[in-house]
Amino acid sequence: MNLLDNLNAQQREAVTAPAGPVLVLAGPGSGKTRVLTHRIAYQISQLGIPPAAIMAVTFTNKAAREMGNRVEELLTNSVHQSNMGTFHAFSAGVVRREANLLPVTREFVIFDDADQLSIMRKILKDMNIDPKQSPPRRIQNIISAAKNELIEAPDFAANNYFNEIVRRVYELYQQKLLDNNALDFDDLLLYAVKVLRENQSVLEAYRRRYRTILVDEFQDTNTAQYTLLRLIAGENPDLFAVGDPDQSIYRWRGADYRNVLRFLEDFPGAQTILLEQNYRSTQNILDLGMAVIDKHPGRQRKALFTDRGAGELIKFHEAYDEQDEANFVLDQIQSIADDGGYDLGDMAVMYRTNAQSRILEEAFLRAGQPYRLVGAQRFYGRREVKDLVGYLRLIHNREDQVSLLRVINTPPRGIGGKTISSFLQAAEDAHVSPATILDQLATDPNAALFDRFPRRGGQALAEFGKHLKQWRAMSSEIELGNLIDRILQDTHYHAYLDDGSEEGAERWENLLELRSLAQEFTELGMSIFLEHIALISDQDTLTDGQSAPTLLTLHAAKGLEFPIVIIIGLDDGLIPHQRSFDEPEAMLEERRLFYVGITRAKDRLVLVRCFRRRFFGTSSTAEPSRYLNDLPADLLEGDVAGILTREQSAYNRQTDWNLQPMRESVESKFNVGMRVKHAKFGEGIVMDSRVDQDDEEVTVEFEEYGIKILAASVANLERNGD
DNA sequence: ATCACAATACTTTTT
DNA sequence: GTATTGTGAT
Repeated sequence: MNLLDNLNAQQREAVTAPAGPVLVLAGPGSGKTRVLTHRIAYQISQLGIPPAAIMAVTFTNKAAREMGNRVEELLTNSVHQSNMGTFHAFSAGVVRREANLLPVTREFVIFDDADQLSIMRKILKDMNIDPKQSPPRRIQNIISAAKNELIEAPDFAANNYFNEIVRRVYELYQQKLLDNNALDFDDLLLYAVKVLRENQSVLEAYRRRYRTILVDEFQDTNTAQYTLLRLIAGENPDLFAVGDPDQSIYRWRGADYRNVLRFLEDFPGAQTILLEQNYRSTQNILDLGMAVIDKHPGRQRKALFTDRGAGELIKFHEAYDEQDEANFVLDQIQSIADDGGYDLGDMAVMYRTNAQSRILEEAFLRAGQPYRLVGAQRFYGRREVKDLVGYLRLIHNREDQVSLLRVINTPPRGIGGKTISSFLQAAEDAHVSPATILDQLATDPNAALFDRFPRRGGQALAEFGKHLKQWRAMSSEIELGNLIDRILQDTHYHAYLDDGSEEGAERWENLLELRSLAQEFTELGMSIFLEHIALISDQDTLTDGQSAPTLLTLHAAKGLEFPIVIIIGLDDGLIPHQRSFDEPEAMLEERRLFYVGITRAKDRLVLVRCFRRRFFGTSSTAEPSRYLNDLPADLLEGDVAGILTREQSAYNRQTDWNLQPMRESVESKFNVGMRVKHAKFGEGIVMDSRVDQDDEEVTVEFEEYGIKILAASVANLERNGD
């Protein structure tokens, strides 16, 4: 069988295009990834290029794996997947191989979001910067953006007071990372570029090695990634990039769809191939998508077409609130499965923010409906998992202070705040790293150092240091899984978790799962294992198996397709998100994001919004998404009349309160004037009380503490009988 | 030093 | 609703 058989003429042209830069611009569902994987397979089989000569990079681990799998399917002989990966994974490899040219050792660890934030907070504290005025998150984002533009601390333009602060924090932050022998995500790219730029011989080695380069999701590359490509590609590259500017949704991460234009400028001889035929969606879905994206100014209009026929109308539904929304989703899933003959695994529910998944999950759980959840700290963000990974990281890289502080007293071993601060002070005074102090305490029971600590604290530190030493010695001798067993045993971690609750048992299960994952890395070693954990996105924690609907964010949906797609939360403030309101470029991205969501659907699309929505903890009426106004009415069915403004909502037009779904409402327990008693605030008088959804909010004037607003479910408030 | 409870502060999207 | 911090009791 010819591997080009299932491509059309246009796609075939792209795949067999002669060596030289090629840019494939294609609409959704035009088989971009398919073209890309065929191109890889074609290069390998027809041109006799060894897999190692191909560098194929994309955005997510999942896409990378899929790319590898598909190529493997196409070719009978299996392909080394080491050549397929994400930019970050590729860069991590470069940094590790060339560590001797960089200010880290090969044992460096990758700091995740939480790690970064924790050192950022510490720096702000040390510098006496008010975290209220300069939020650590915001500074971190600015530094991240700078790194993605390849701007290092000394070159950071301090053009105003705030940026001057950022510049100083940036410097310290970078120093701190290196002190920890650590890099953040952005550093992986930055340092890979640095080492290639500054070392001609290294660069040439990579250029010789990777003669063919392929990029997926090209519209989402940032400056660092594009620079990396250009460096390795050289002057006259066999470079093949695939992308769609309409689907650029990572601008906030430094991605710049203008790299598409830069590509054409940098490589004037490049061929551009446009793919407009869509093989995924029905014409109705495509038309709806185009109605949304055509309102996007300054883009090249694409006339997407399909020969799949019009298909079903797009269903729109207005739910009362998010509970009702979740129930509607369940309903739809059930009825489409029953009537439409679809498999539950064919369906996806998409939303703008991860927080929206919770309500869905609860509803699914209640209904006994299994689901697959993509994204959001599902596994690796768990406390117990982070603890164990912290131990491993610390064993692997003794300078990792973030991990050290995380595990030094977890489980509690008598090393409290006081002991820790004198411990860190001791390290600072002696101008050595905390790891060295710990070593000294562990080795020499009579060290003068002990005088600096409370007796018990010093002993506990020494104990901990001894364990660490042992584990380190073992780590090169025994298998990763056994090392984990040993750590868990020595720390009595099971006992620490086991509080008899279901949650404790669940946490222990998670650790066992991590252990079995570690087992798979026995051959590859701890270094690769830790890198894998850092770079993996939770996309990969998606537990396959039985067919169940998938829940995921619109961002996570990129590159995927499902026969049935339900997009929820079509309210202003969510889609588009409130945080984008005052930034025109960000608003455009929201529109593209909605477009991406729409075009994931093959057969049927359902759009849902809520009349009421709980935004922080309080519920209020929501305005329908402004994008709903762009949808042609003749493509829609359902509660179409309610989509214009909140005044037109069915829940408003009818003053029939029975429309509100039945719910368990709490009885008001407190009345105005009632005397009450609070555990802390003492006695007081109820000034006001109102029942909001499932809780009662009581305003009390206390005799000594003044007026407080309390939630009856949380506060320990009692009626004072007399 | 540790725990339990309660008040507070914070929520976009991800490698 | 959830994560983090703060406080008082043991």
